[in-house]
Amino acid sequence: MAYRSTERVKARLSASRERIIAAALGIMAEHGYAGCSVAAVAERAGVATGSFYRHFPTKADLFAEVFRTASQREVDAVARAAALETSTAEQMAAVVETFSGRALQSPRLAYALLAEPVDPAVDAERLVFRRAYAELIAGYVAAGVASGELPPQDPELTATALVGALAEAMVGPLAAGVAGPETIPALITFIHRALGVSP
Amino acid sequence: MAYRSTERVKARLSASRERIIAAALGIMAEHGYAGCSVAAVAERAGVATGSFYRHFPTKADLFAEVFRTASQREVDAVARAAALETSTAEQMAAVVETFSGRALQSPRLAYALLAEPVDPAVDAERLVFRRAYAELIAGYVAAGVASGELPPQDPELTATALVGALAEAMVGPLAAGVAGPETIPALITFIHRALGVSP
DNA sequence: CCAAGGACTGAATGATGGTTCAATCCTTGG
DNA sequence: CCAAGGATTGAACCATCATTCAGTCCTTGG
Repeated sequence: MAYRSTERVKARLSASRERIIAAALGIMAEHGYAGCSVAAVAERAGVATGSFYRHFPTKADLFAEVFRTASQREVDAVARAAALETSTAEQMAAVVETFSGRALQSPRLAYALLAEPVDPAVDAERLVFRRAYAELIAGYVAAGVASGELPPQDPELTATALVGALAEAMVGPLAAGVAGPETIPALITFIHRALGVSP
Repeated sequence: MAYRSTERVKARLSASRERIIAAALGIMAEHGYAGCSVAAVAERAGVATGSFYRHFPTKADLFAEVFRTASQREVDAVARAAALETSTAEQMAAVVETFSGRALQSPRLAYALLAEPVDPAVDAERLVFRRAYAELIAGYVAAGVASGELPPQDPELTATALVGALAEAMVGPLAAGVAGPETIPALITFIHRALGVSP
């Protein structure tokens, strides 16, 4: 026995893996999923295309992970912003502002995560993303109903519908590159009304 | 000059074209967009794959037309149902019931039209579909605002958000194959609240 | 320094499926 | 019935990438 991969090598492998993920995210943010060929990702990560397969069994596996990571980051940011508020109305306003603000900050990435045509296998990960948002929102809605701030309703259905509303309302502005200044306040008003927040 | 295509031939060509569109729609309804290779569509239409290209310059052109046609049929059905009602609240209830009812009747087709991964060129047609719904709804919302049945709001934004909410709320049930019996009434309640219909 | 064996390379492979085209069949006006 | 020329065929073509692999480079323990 003359060679046995050691810590140093393992660290380098792990660094390559991270670079590949970062490269995929970078290309997505610049050119969308469409620009993410394995060759392009590998080149940007500084590895040969063949080496890519030392780290991920298939391209779909990489992008499942990329979507999961990026989505989690978004959901976490939204959750963190909402957690600073106390009333359901304020929490939901924070959700909308954070979600929309971040999406408009990285429109190409947001479009890829939300709506760009992707592999069916990667698309499945998108459902997870949307469900994560829905569950976050459902928690706030349920709390609002329990406290009496909101009228009785099915928090799951409300949350799902609101996620759809948010995503749909952002697709237009994301394609255009900008949102009118009144879009986000109007969206907050809409969502408050949809929740039954008393005016 | 010895051959000049005549009415009879033109009619046959046009019939082939229609059969191709119908075949594409049929395969979409049975196996989704994923099952729609040019070869499969041509075979079902009873023409050779090569003949397909006498009728459409590319596959994307066919499906743009298929999506446009199918979408228009859906929008028309929804518009017809809503036109029978008088108040905005009833009109919107008709929209939700018709939209959801038809989607659940042909879940595979509805999924393909709404959410299945497709060519980017075909995906663009989907935006048209959603915008058509949004415009239909925006008309009703604007009328409701004008008559005072609804509080002041931007009909376009409300309509866009509602289309997103409707679509998102249907994707789960479409994947599952059925919707719980309370889903549609709950969705109507949600949408009434979102519009500001007074209870 | 050495031999073992894992890591790395990138050109070749292969699968998919849209698109083309040379050959053939039909239709038409004469 | 004929010649002209459009319609039809479906097998071949081709472009695109994801994936593989034989050869090479590096790292390791001795």
